[in-house]
Amino acid sequence: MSLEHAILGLLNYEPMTGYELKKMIDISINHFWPAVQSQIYKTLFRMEADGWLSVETISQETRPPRKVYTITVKGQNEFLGWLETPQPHSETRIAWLIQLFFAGQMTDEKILTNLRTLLAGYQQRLQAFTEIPDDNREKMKEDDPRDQFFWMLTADFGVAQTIGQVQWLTKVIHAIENHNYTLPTLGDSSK
Amino acid sequence: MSLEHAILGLLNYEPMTGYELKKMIDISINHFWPAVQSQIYKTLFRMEADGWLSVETISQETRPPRKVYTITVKGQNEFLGWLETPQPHSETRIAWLIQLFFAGQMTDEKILTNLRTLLAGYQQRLQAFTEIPDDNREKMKEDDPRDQFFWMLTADFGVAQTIGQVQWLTKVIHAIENHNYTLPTLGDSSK
DNA sequence: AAATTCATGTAATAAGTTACATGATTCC
DNA sequence: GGAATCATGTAACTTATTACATGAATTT
Repeated sequence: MSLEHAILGLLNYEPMTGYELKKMIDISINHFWPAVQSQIYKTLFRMEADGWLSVETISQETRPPRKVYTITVKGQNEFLGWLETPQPHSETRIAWLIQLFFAGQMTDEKILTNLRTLLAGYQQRLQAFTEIPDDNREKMKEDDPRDQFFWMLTADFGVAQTIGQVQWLTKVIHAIENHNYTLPTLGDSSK
Repeated sequence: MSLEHAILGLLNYEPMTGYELKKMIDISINHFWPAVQSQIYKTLFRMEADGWLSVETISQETRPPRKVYTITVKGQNEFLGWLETPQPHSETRIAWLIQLFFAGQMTDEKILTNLRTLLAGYQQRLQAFTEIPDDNREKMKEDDPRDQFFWMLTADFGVAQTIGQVQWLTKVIHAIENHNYTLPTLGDSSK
């Protein structure tokens, strides 16, 4: 499971609580591996039981005790082993492609409306990518530049992928608008 | 749930058994919504209980009885309603991007090995896309050309996306080979 | 002789989502 | 006064995967 290894990777930088991990995940791997809070807590529990993490519970006066998780040697070995193991091609589930597959049963107007809504969503996503909050950048400055390079690469992948999707949708919308139902030539990457 | 609606869409063409649906899914929506056999049978059971499908069991001498599923009017209404409902942007989980995120902890050699393995996988996928079996094409000829257009569009999306991934990986591999750790400029789509 | 096709299913497990619950503090 | 932050968790549910089971007929 990948969330486990993502958590190991983050805790390998520094010990953290589940709450802090959630925030870290939201600003780091979120766009290619999102995780909700309950999933993180459940996973931490299991990882501790597996001996990949150790916990230190720090009581507080007013708030619930902070449970600070630290990666163990066993966890580090697990992480480094996983890190070097080639992952299979990611299987992507894209619900709107199912709709497009069956779009023959819709009117052009309706298809265009939906595709435009989709395009707007991807364009918004693109903007979100390019607008990385300043305080994130501030935090990163202190970190290892080699690490930073790879962090930026993952963001760059998201940008490149989203640009591709925007371009593809734009092309398809134009084709339908012009009633040009020419079958696309597979493998033709030119817009 | 999208598998349900994909099944409704396929049964809207013609009644089928679970076994036949599995084969149809493998050659149609598989690359953006794969489904294993057990999942299909379970889902069919639920859909029939919900009144979206009706079943006719046809006994056979030597083999288990064929359970032919037919979409009901209720199922058609459900399908058409879903078809027009904009789906949210698809959340993609890409495990190898987690590895890339943490790649700062690996040697360049190891990173390159893994990226090359990944690239080979995507190139193979690309070839699989362009080599659509002839008997699939044969079957399609009888079908509505408007339907065919949208079917080909979904394949074209897969091709376009995979080409993008191949190009991106190639770019990154070259950058690392040349020890060019320049932070990518976000939003720069030129190779 | 071995593998594939046809055709159904079940059981166990894993991974993820949604929603609820608590409760003080601090910021707007 | 209301929202957000800190900080934990549970419960119910959904979706998907892996592996097993049966058994004749046909193809390689």
